[in-house]
Amino acid sequence: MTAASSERSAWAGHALERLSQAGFRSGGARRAVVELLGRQSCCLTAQQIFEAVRAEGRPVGIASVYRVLDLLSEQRLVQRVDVGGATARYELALPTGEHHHHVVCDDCGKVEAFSDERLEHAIHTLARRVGYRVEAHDVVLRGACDDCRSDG
Amino acid sequence: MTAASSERSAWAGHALERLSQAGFRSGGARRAVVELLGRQSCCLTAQQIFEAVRAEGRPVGIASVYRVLDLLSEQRLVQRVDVGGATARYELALPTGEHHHHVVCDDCGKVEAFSDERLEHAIHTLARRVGYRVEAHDVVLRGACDDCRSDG
DNA sequence: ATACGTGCAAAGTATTTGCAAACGG
DNA sequence: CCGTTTGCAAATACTTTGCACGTAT
Repeated sequence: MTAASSERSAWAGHALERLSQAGFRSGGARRAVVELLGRQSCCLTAQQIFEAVRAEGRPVGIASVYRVLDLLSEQRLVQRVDVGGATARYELALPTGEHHHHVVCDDCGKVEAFSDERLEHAIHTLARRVGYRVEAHDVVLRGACDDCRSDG
Repeated sequence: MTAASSERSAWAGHALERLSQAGFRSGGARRAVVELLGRQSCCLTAQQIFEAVRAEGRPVGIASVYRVLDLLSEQRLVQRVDVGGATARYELALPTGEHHHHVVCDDCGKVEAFSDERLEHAIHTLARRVGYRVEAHDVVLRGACDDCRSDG
């Protein structure tokens, strides 16, 4: 098991505990979504989460998925990611602050993750000179992936 | 007049000429949107463009605004920017490639621009090692702006 | 002339909200 | 118990599409 995947397995428990400490109860939908998220290594859409949870036999409503994602975002337990297009994606915010960014294929829509130390450093430095208290950042690269380049 | 604003004043003419060369005609709505865009220094939503053009007394339809923006995006004359939320924003793609990124206030929704040489350099370098032919990139910082920090 | 551009209204998506019933603590 | 959470359906927000008409070339 890699360090990153053990972080992720810990996440679901951590998240449920934090919610509970903050006074939120844990009904079936909320637990199911949190547990599903805890098994992911990259971002999912609300629809994908909805389908995955239903596929496990838990008949949640799409509205509950959105409500759980909202709550988790507010609590900074997940990060909302916009890679373009109308559909938002959501992924774990690990307690360590470890994170990655995304590269999107303009052609087939595939989304992959990458991370880069120099990029993080540049962002961290420049965040100090904009007049904001910067609490999060997103970087999205767009282009053609290997597969689509050889096809087209 | 700064170098950047003279780039922008040139943009509308450049864009109309390129469209015309590509075989597109220039009706009233298209010209009105292009001219409005040419006067901007940062991103606008489709709704803002619609209202601004109508405010000038040109009764365009919102659908035409979207169609023009689509066309301009395809021709890489504007860049679509997603700063989160459901609403897309659009801004000039200058022929020089000169560009900036955005910082968004999570509280009041205000969007401002910044640019950073070191960030561009880091992105340019790392773009070479992901398996994509990277053609564009976006960076969004999120946080609380000065005003909202003093209020709340 | 004739194909392209435009406005309006209707249709589509993604997401949010109202509400009554189920449920956790 | 009592207020939170949930699923459903209806509402909303943004964007796209169908169509008849206007217009640039």
